[in-house]
Amino acid sequence: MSARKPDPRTGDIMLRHWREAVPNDRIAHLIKDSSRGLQRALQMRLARHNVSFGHWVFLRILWVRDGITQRELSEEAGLMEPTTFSALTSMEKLGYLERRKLPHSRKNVYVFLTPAGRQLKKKLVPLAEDVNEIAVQGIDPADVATTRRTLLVMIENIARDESEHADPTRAARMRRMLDVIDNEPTEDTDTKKSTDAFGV
Amino acid sequence: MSARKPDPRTGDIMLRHWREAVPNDRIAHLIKDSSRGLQRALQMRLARHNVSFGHWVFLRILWVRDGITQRELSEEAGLMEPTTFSALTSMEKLGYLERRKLPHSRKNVYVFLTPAGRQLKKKLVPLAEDVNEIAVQGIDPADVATTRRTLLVMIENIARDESEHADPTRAARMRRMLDVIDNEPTEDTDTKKSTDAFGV
DNA sequence: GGCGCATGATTAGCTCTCTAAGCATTTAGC
DNA sequence: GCTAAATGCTTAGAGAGCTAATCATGCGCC
Repeated sequence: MSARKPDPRTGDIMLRHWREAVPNDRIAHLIKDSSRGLQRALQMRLARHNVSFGHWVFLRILWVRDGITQRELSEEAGLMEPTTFSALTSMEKLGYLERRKLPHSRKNVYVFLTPAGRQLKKKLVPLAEDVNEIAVQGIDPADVATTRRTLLVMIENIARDESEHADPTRAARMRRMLDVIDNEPTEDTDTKKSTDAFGV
Repeated sequence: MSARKPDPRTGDIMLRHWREAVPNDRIAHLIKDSSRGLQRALQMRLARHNVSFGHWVFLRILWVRDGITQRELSEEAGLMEPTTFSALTSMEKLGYLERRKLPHSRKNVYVFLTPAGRQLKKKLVPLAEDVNEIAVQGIDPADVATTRRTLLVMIENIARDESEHADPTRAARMRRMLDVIDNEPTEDTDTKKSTDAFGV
């Protein structure tokens, strides 16, 4: 039900493209396509500085706080440990970070940015700002806010569904994503102001 | 700029979480996270029927129309040909489809669903409907519509950016995505009504 | 103080996606 | 009619993500 009700509210009936009329699906499509688009747009730009999109995710976290374990890094990134592991391995080879064992633990591996890794921030953050700016060009900020709110609820809904479907690992990760989103005050491409606030 | 304007419109100032106040970024985050969430939710369900998420994409297209070439299939899916190729290869092994050369061309390969592949529709489409329904639970349909509209413009913005950045291949794909979105009348999980309309 | 579970790092191997490059066929131009 | 370009399929190889399994260390409990 609920499909293509004529909706006599407004007079622009002809204008009301099916886009707006069709119900639930396609939103998943749109989300996927826009996600891929955004990722590619950033990727293109990062590539010119020899940074892959996968590395970007971890750099962002480390610029805020380094000296943390791989495990913590995984959690903040919302990625599984093997993914983190391989990304860090290649980033270490590129000289962006170092993995060190500290004296008080022979188990944990702590990740530190090198000066090179730290300096990337100045070059890379503006690229992400560009992409975000381009993406929302010409869109009413209120609509962007609505979109943000909607997506957040969708993530919550999906996380709840995952818990109910009894898959503790997945549900936990999903919940972690939400936590991170909630607790990230201003970590990356927010405003110039907040970027400065990190002590770039 | 445009960050955290107080916006005295409403009285719920305290309630206006930073979520709504922060500007451009994080939307990319949210989109990525929700995309992964939606994908995983569907994946979980498809897996129980031995169908991977990658196959779903092509099945959806073929349920509407089969007997098309790999090339056309790639375009409709918005994926590169090698991606299509490998997906089709494994789907053929699973017995969901057949690749046939027709007499009038020794170059083109035409893809046809087998009865098995066609029957999956009845089982799988409801799964996608479930996921979409769960995802938008409790959200004002108007907000979902706004989100859809916003994402569409974002995709357009990114596509335009890609053309400007002189990468014809990428930009072309992005534009194709939009075309497909525009021209897909009722291909999958729309309403029960439209599902029936495909002659399931 | 030692046994065993918990936790962090790693390895192996899978999927999905991409780019780049190859080969085969069809079409177009001279 | 024959060569050259365009088109379609395929192969090869990479990256980013995942799960499952393994190994080492740390910690709790008896």
